[in-house]
Amino acid sequence: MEVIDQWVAEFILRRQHNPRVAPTNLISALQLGDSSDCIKLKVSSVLRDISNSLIRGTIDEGMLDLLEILEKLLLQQHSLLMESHKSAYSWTAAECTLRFMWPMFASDGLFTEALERIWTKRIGILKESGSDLVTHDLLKWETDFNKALEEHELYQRIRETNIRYTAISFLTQLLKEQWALLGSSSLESVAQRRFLKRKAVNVEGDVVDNRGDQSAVDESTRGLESDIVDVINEQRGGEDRNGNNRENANDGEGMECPENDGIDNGNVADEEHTMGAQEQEHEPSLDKGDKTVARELKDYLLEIQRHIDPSIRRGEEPNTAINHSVDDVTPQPTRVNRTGTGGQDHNEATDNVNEKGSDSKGTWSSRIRPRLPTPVPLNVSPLKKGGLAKPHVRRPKKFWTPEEVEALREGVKEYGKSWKDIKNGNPALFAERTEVDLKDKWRNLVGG
DNA sequence: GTAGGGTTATTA
DNA sequence: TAATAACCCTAC
Repeated sequence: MEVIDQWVAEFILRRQHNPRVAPTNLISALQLGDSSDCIKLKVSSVLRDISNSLIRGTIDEGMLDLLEILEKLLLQQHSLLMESHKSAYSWTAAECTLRFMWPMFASDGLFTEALERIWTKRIGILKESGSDLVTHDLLKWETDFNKALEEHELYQRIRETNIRYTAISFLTQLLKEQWALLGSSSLESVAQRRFLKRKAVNVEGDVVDNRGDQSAVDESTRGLESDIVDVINEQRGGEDRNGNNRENANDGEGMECPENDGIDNGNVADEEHTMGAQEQEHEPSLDKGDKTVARELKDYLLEIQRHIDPSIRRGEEPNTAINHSVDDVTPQPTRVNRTGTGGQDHNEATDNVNEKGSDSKGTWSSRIRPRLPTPVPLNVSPLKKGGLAKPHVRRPKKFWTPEEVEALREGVKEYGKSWKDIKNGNPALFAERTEVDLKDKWRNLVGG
């Protein structure tokens, strides 16, 4: 099961867009080791965290943590640090400092504290460790910030610079390059090969599908034999996937960035839709063993999702879809995740209607979009009533830490009195606070 | 989801 | 007993 662990984790990490589910939860749930594949998974996890932060628009010192962790992981892989990584770090550090330059004068104290925390301590440690993140650019920023302490004009100039935009650009570039380096996930590679294999068989058997891309079919036909060998090798031990990645990069599939997912694979999935009925009637392409593996894989995936998101109900029939046709290991968990974590109180009949969309023939067959367990509606937030369902039981009093207060101040500065956004902007720190808590604390702080 | 009034516990 | 902090309830 270890290989499947890695495949599923890798797949979820690359495809999920739901910031509610922290990739680190998934990684800790799977208890990964330090093998090459596991390090790749950890890299995926960090990239997903960075991506989620960008989606939330959060560029804070947590981002610096992630970039530092990423550097360590890449070192373990003996990979060279990319320029985009170094630049992203410099500009993110600058942006983190700029956040504390909102007062008109450097003497306010916030700026001094930020300089101490970010540049003296954090980057000081980086310098001592000989990190490649310490670049000429970074040192230039350090010099400028230190000068800005003394020179009001420079302070004002930096203060008005749009550092954030550049930081986001470099972070985005870093993500793109790193995802491309990782190539397709194992599950996607297998799904793509399986699809191309079927298509190739169709072409050879004069069941020509002119709607598809003929060159892709030719390509797949040429690479079919070696692909199958690769798949078998992967299934045996998940080793040496570099060759696959290069190959995928050549045909364009491997360059897929998860931020754009749903494009390349969406095409694959669409193509599969058009073939679905035909396959089911004339081409029972999977043997019993394949079906068992596919079913187990989906069960296991749902189990993991329950692990990281308890709102997914246990005991639903996750295999309903699979029972109709189980030859599907195409990228579906994204959809599972999006709908499965909604926490909406709706019945299954509604789910099915939605899944089929406006197409009464059900083009989005349940084979492509597995039926999802409807989350159990919570009668009470886990934060309320101290986790107890009983009424009139107060939560234990938990005093606010300085970090929480500081994050709240920052949040109000950034989002205004949008307590939900502030909470979502720092989900880890505010995990045990409700939006009302944030509002109440702010009321205390401003003396309202 | 948010605002505002109310309640409870703690401290001076 | 008043002030304060954290939490709760309810209307919008």
